[in-house]
Amino acid sequence: MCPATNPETLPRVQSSPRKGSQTRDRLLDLAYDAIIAKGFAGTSIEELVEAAGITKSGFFYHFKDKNDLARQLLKRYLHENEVVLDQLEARARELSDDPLHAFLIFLKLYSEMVRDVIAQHPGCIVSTLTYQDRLFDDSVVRLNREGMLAWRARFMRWLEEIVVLHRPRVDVDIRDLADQMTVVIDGGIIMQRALADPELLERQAMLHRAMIRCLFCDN
Amino acid sequence: MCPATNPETLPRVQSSPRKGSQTRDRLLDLAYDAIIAKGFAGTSIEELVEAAGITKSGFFYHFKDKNDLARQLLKRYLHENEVVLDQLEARARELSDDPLHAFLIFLKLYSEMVRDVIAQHPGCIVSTLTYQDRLFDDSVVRLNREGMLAWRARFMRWLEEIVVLHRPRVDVDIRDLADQMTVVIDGGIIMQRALADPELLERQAMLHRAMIRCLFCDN
DNA sequence: TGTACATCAGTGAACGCGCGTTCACTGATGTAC
DNA sequence: TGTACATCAGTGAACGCGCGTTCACTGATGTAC
Repeated sequence: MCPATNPETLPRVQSSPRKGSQTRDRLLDLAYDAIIAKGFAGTSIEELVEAAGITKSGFFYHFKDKNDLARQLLKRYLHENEVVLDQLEARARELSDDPLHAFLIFLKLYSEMVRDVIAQHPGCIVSTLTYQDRLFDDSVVRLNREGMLAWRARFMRWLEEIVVLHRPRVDVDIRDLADQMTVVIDGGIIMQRALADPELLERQAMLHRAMIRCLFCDN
Repeated sequence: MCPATNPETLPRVQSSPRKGSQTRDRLLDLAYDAIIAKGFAGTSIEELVEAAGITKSGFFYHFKDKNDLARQLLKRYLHENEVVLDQLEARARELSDDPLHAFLIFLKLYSEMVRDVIAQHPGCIVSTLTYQDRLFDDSVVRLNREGMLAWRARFMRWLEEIVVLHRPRVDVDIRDLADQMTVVIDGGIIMQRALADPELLERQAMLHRAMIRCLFCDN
């Protein structure tokens, strides 16, 4: 799970170049950072529109209500994240035909990307929203679950290719191993932030990679 | 990091048997669950005192302000958790003289306890507060960090004993390995909750244990 | 090319409610002599 | 054992502010004929 994109360095997935959708995206950007810093209930519509330079009623042109803000935020994030992961996976697969080695390359690329994104936005909306799910309606909770399941599916597919060619040193469940990727990133983000240690997350990601290698590699 | 105690099954660390401190503990219990469900800003003093059966001014007899609630909540949690971990560590050490095997026993005991506690309180205040740290003053943020560092210190000490006797199969940093424990629990809690899968966390904890065994065991 | 209409992207004022906090007070229990 | 005082664990009323939401409106841009 976690960092979608760095909006400055990665091209935004654009819906339409209308004026209004620029404002909407700006509101979502502001909401992202505020919610990660203070939680959903701790973030007011007032502060968002002030920072965006519009009035409160302008907000309600773009979002049905505050819940809709969470829904749209999550939707945009999940979509962008999928795109980014597709790109990283494609690059990794190019660099090796062996699925295990491609996966190890991917883990390295991913850990570098996560490091950069988290440096700017120290959190993950999926985690934040999960930790406040009683505030949201079903559609948000369902989106959240689907996002998590997409991660699981991606890594499970890959790991299944790997185990065909490489026997794991000990018996592990492939689904659990796939989930561990998400778990390590989400947990790493929390610990990095609590300790204010900007390197912790990348170190955890690389440790996880070392464990995967230890599990599968023959030497 | 994470689950302190199940108040029903584990003896409460009691400060004084006064009437007021019972009310205070009850408020903290209610706050714990509410904050984990809806976040700190999403939890109102009003709902807590209503559930506790006192008036709002009664709350301010026990807590200087809302920030003080977070501080006291965190303090109580960290203390209780330390006590519980001490007990589990002692039991595990009794069952084996080898620090590695004791550690593996501990991981099993811990994963069972975490499973039970999280089933009742599906979250960890340290994680929640970390994810909303802009809402709190320095004393809370510092407490949070000290809690995380206590975990790190405990597991590092133990792992250092282990590496004296058992050579790890691959090169890993002991501090990172110690942190991974916390990372897996905190991340596992999030994913378990997002997927509404009551077994995920325990499976992740046991997978982590399997990886540790794979790293150190000779066979 | 001009006109009529529709949609877009908002504005401005007002709403009522709930929030955290304060303050003067009170009745029950504990302690000193 | 009785009295005086202190502390404990609250109550009740009031406060002002900020919150999410609604509603009638408007000027700029786009589209059809």
